[in-house]
Amino acid sequence: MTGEKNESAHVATYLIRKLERYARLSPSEKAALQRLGALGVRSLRPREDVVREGDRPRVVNIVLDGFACRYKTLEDGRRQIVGFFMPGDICDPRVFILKQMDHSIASVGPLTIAEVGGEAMIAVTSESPRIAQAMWWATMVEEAIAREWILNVGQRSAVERMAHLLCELFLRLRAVGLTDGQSCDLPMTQVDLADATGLSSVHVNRTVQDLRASGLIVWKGKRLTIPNLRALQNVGMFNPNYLHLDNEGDIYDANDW
Amino acid sequence: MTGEKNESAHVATYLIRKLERYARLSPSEKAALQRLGALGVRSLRPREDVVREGDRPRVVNIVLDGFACRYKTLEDGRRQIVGFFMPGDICDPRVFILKQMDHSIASVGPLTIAEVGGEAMIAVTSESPRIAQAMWWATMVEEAIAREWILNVGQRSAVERMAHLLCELFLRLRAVGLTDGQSCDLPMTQVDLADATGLSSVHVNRTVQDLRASGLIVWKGKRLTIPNLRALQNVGMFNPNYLHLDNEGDIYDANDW
DNA sequence: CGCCATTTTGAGTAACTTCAAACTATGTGG
DNA sequence: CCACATAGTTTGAAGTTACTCAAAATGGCG
Repeated sequence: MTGEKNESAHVATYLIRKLERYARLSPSEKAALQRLGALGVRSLRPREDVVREGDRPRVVNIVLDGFACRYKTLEDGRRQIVGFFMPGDICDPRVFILKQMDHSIASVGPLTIAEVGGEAMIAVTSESPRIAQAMWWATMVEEAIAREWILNVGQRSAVERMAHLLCELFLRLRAVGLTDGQSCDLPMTQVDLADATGLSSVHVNRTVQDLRASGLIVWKGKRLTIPNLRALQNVGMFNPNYLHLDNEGDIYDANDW
Repeated sequence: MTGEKNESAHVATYLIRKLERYARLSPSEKAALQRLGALGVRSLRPREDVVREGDRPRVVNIVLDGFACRYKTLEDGRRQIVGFFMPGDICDPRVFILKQMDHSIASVGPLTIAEVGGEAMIAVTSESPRIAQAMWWATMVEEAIAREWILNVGQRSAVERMAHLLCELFLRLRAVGLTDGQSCDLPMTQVDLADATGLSSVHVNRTVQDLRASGLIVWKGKRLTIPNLRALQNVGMFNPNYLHLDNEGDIYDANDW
C-alpha cells in the first residue's frame, strides 16, 4: 500500500522529495508545492488512460501514488511504453504549450494523480526561481531517461535490457523513498515490461527467469527484491549518471528556514 | 554548401526559423536571437566531439550549420546515436543546470556551432516571454523526438525504421528551409544510420538498397531525394504530429512589427 | 594514381519472435 | 469455502529477422 499514510497528510510528499534531489527548498516553497498537489486529485484503476494521443492537453498531471506510463502505438497495434512515471513525477510541467498530445499516458497499477492547471504551474515557477530551476532539471532528467531508453532498446541484449530497466526503476523509487531495503513494489506485468523493452512477452519471461536463476532478482507478486544491486547494475551496464540524482543544484539550496 | 550565404549575414537564421514554427517573433526578439548566435562561433571537422559524456556543461551549443548528433556508448564500445541536431537546433537551453553530461555530442559532417553562455540564455528568455515559451516548446519537441525514437527502435522493422528516420530528417530540414523540393543534403554515413537505428551497418545497407529498389528514395553522395514523401511515410508509419510543426503557439504571435 | 573511407556482397549463425497450449495465481459470487 | 472466470505466467517447438565475419568493390580526394 505504497504511500497511503502519506497521501492523506501530505499530498505532494514525493514531488517535494523528488525536487529536493535537485535543491533543498524553503518551507514556503514546499507549501506552494503542497497546494499544487492538492488541487484536483483523481484516482484511476489499473490500465486506464489518463490522456490519449491527439487530446489537447488541459492540465499538468502529477503522480501522487502508484505507477503510470507513457506509451505510443503503431497503426497495427504494436505498442511501446516510452517511459514510466512514479510518485513525484510531473508529466511535463509545460505540456499545455502544445496543441495536442503525441503520446498517451495510462495507469499501470492503481494510480492517484493531481491535475494542475497551467496558470498554477506558471504561478509556482514565477514565484520561486528555485522551483523553476528544479522543473527544468526534472525535464532534463526525463529527456536523459528517454535517451537512455533509446540506448537500452537499440544496443542492449535482452538480459542487459531487463537488468537495466529494473535498476532504473529501483533507483528512481529509492530517490523518493519508496524502497524498503533491497525491495520495492512493482505493479507492472511482464507484458508491460515487454512493451517497455521492445521484447516479446515470451522472451521477457525467459529473461526474467534467467535473472532469477542467477540470483540477481527475486520477483514475486508485485514485489521485487534486488539482493545485490551492484551485480545487477553490472549485468545491465547501468551507469546512474543520467538520473542526475546527486543534488546537482546544491548551490541553490534554500537558506531561509 | 548548406546555408553558407546566410551564415555570414544572419548567423541565427535557422534558429529564428525554427522558433517561428512555434510563434512569430518581433524584430527585437529576432535581433536578440541574432546576438545570441553571434557570440562564440566554433567550426568543427566531421566526427569531432563537441562535448563529451562526463564533462561539466559550460555553454549552450546552437547549431548554425551542418549536422551533429548526440550519442551514448556502452563499456564494450557499442554506440547508439540518440538524436540528430541540425541548423537551428539548441543543444538544451538549460544544460548548464546539470553537473555533468550524460551523453556526448559530435559533429556528423562539417559543423558550425555557436557557444552561448548560460547568463545570455537566461537573459534572452527573461526579456521575452515568447522566446521563453518557444524554448520550452523546442525542449518538448526534442523529448517527443526521443520518445518516437524509442518507438522506432523498439517496434519498427528495419525498413520501417529507416523510412521513418529519413522522413523525420527530411521534415525537420524542410521546417527550417533546408530542403530543395524533394531533396536535401544528408552528411551521415550508413554506419551513422546504423548507430541511430540500432541496426548493424550491413543490415542498414541492405535496407537502404530495398528502399532504393522500391523507388522510395534516391540517395547518392550525401544527397537524398524522396520522390514520394507520402509513400515513404506510409512505409515508416510516420505520423508527423510529434514534431509539432504546425505553429502551435500562434496565439503568442508578435503583433508589434 | 594510390590511399582510405565507405558501401556492397556472401554465407553461416544467433537472438529473439510467433503461435499455441498449459499452468498458476487472483479475485468474485454463490 | 468452493467453483468459476479472468489475468498473468510459463513451456515447447518452429520460424524469422537481423547479426557476424570476412572479403570485395566502389568512391572521393590529395
